Amino acid sequence: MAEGSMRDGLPEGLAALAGFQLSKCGWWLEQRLEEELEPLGIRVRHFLVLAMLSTSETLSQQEMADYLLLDPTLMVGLVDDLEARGLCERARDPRDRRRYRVRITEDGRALHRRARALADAVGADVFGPLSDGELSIVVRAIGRVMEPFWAEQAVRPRRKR
Amino acid sequence: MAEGSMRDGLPEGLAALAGFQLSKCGWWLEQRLEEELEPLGIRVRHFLVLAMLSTSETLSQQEMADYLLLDPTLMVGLVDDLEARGLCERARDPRDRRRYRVRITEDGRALHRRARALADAVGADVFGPLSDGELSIVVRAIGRVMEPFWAEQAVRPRRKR
DNA sequence: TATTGTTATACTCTATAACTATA
DNA sequence: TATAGTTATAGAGTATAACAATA
Repeated sequence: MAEGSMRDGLPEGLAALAGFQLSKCGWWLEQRLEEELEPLGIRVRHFLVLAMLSTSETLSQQEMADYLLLDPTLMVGLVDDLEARGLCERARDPRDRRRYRVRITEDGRALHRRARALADAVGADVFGPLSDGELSIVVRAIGRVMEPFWAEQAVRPRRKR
Repeated sequence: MAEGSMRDGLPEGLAALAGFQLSKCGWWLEQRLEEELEPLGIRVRHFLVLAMLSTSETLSQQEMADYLLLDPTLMVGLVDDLEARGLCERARDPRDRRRYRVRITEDGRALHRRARALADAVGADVFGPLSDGELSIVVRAIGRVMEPFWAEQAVRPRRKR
């Protein structure tokens, strides 16, 4: 085995890039959750849809696609999946019959609670090295950092992904 | 226009998911940098390769693929791109002639400096809402959180991406 | 004329398999 | 027999374009 092939840390040039670390951290969280959700038969994006629906009376597919920064055409199959398992329901909006009013079902709420518990567990694991105080600062900081992003998304509805 | 279509914030169920916010934050940083680097004719991954090479004498393509969590086959084209522009050089490792010793050139260093300045500018912009103290805490916290991740990557060389 | 949702299709990106040359 | 690098190809994932229904 060639010497120097043992990985004992990132090259300084990479480790110093905060953006790189943060990007990979987000990716790691997502991958970990993806694995945890597999036994539930859903993917992270299904969970995110359920999370949205769990705190909204109803949402249109377009709205959900906007929030998740997903192409609206992907939303079709996503809601199809959930509806086929009885986790949400589509009903035409009587005030604008082009839209659906997508609503979560009781089964959907139950599955969302289980998925949320898994997401919390992943978070607790990944952020385990941090003290409560640090974690709280990080979470609030990220939330504040992202405010302009969400605001900008609102102004330009059709952005590249 | 239907009422309620103006986006004035994320649904509570999404906003409360720290992992979602952090994931999107990483994605945002990457996209922003991708746009900034376009005039330089490179993508984020080229920049990351240059960043690695800038603090290492030489690296093999395999090593770089491991660090970046990219499939080794993708590294071929990446190094091809950089070499074609004279930003790095390939030389066979005399101690193991299967490997390349990839080394950054002076032109490569110059381009890396420019790209690094753009990356710093994106970071300053995105993290602008944070105080210096908060930013410092966040950066160090993420670094600590990622330590086990990089360690795990070292133990299991061939992971799913 | 514009928008929601839908389908089919094209495109991009990544991983897989097979190969070479070295070890 | 295993590994670094390469190539070609298949597969997954995504966006694009065209359509129907409604506004």
